[in-house]
Amino acid sequence: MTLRDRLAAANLKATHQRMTILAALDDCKIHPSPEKVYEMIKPGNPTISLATVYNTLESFARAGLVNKVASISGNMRYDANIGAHGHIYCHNTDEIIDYYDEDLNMLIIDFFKKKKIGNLKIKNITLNINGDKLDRNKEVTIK
Amino acid sequence: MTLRDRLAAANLKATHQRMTILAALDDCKIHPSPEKVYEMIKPGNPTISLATVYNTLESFARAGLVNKVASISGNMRYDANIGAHGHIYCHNTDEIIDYYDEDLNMLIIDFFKKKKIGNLKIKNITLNINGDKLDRNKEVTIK
DNA sequence: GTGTTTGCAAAAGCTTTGCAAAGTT
DNA sequence: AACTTTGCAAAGCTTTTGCAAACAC
Repeated sequence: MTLRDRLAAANLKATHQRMTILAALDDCKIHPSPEKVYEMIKPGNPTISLATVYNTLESFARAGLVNKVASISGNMRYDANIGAHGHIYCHNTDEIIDYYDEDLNMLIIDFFKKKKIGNLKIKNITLNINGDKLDRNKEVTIK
Repeated sequence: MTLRDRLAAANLKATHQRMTILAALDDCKIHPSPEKVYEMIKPGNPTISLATVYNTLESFARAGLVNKVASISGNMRYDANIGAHGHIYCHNTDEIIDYYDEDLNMLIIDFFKKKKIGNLKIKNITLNINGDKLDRNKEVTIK
């Protein structure tokens, strides 16, 4: 599905800024802040405004095109991956890393087939792992 | 364990402000923001400063006495419950509700006995359920 | 008494808003 | 042509900071 089509499906007009921002988010695996997205696209779009990045990300989130992720570091982060997955928060490096495990996903789905939550329209369920990187220069490994 | 002892154990001097703030958090199940804590204790402590509430909550979180919880609504929230538990975020009411289920807890503990995460010192693992309340005037029910 | 903590006010982030100009369909 | 979106600057939040006075041990 093209950027254009995804915007159309979300009822958003296909402006150059929106396509640039959505493409940047698709490419960016680090759950960037609006400021970070701005830095990423500024070189190729020198006239873009930071406020537009903020507003655009917010409208994407409202439309369900991306997920807004709250972070302990005090700014919002955006995630182009809208499938079911969890996050690893490294507090000492301010990184947010995707965590997906098929078995865990099944476990959670099965669990909530039995336990029902009433009076709530569930958007998503995510497992959050909070911690500190031991060696800041190395990756977090999942095995 | 008394408020005094908990502060001592965290290496924090037992000031009147700290005991008031810790007691308020203990009593408050709604994961209050610093502003909200300030409103709660202000009547009985008219000279307390909002900055002190911010700084105190932050030092409690650093000491592991409470948990800092990031929220989509743009402010931080604090949680006196430091045991393993999850959260239900109602985006339309800005409520954060505790979610604890014995079975789910076991499931998650067992799961992470098998799947290891390397180069990360895990602080806690929480399951977050994001959604909107259907009837804003009624409680979310868990069964 | 020594060192830490508080209150105040000011400053520093992060995010939203108002409005004219530009863009989209 | 009608309506929406953008850029800019200003305003509005939340949170942190500097420093003298007050407090804890």
